[in-house]
Amino acid sequence: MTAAPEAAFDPEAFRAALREWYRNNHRPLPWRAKPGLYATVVSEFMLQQTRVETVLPYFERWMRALPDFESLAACSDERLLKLWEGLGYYRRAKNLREVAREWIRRHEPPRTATGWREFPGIGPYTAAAVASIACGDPSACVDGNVVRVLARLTGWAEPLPGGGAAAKLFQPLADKLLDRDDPGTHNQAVMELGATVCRRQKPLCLLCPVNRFCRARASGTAASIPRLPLKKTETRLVIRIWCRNGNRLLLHRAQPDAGRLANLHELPTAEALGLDPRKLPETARLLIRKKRAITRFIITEEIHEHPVQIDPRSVKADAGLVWMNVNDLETVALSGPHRRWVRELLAPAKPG
DNA sequence: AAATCGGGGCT
DNA sequence: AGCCCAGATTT
Repeated sequence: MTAAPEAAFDPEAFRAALREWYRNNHRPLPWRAKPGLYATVVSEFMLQQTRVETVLPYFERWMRALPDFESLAACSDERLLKLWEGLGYYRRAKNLREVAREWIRRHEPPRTATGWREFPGIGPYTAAAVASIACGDPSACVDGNVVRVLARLTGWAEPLPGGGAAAKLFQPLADKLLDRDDPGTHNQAVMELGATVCRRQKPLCLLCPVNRFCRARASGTAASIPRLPLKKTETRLVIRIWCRNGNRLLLHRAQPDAGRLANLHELPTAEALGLDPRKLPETARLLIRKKRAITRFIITEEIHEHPVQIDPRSVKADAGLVWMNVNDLETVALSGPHRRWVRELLAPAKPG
């Protein structure tokens, strides 16, 4: 049993230095420009396990299309998914809409982290973030950035537990350091520090406004803290079929209750078409081979042209297989990689 | 505690 | 190829 991480410095001195640095150095992010409850909730959902740079264009487009809780609550499945297309973790979009509906349903929306915690898709981090930023609730949020910053500040050289255990470990310290006069700004400042200065690789300790409080900085161990549990990777090969009949393209749509990619379209796997992926006919020409990483899987996907013409009427829609008009492809949601590959395969060959 | 959910960017 | 990212939920 190891002692809990503790700060060997004056919390108010830390807060003041961090506050001043943030005031002068924070990035002008769109959800900070015109802060409000709705913008805060939307941005925090998009930012779950997703980088700021990735979220930026999605956020701006989303706010133009669905500017408030009311328009989001009334949004159709199709439009919802289309706006989220390529962002990943698609359950977030449905949860976000459910938050909007619940927010409207309630007579008095919550103003504390504990209250927000009851909404779907809102865990410990997002509850604290929304409540502190939009409602001024004094709750400290602990995300990956905060864990890294606090681990280095305290010189936490031991391996960290996985999952939410690391956040739980540092929650008491985060609570102690929180600026209760402006918790939203303080929370964003710690995360901003982690994202831009106290980075995972190549931390910029020389530029850090709180380096005088940092044990890792003092011992020169910042780059090797925190120690995170290793993740095992696994490689896979997936054979997919390019099946085009005139201006129709065969796609597979995941079931609405599917665990992943619910309602999203992808190119069908060989199995989905009743083909043995190891025994494709010689005439099944390999069109492209792509590699992608999904969580712990490294997946090689091969797209083969189907050897024979398939009668559109012979494929049942209830199996999730759908014939899409290639001119209507932009109206449906595909997974990010498949969106790109389909465009690539439909593009006319380059001249020369 | 571990697995799962997607994807992109960087080393 | 590995690692991480403004995590949450299920098993």
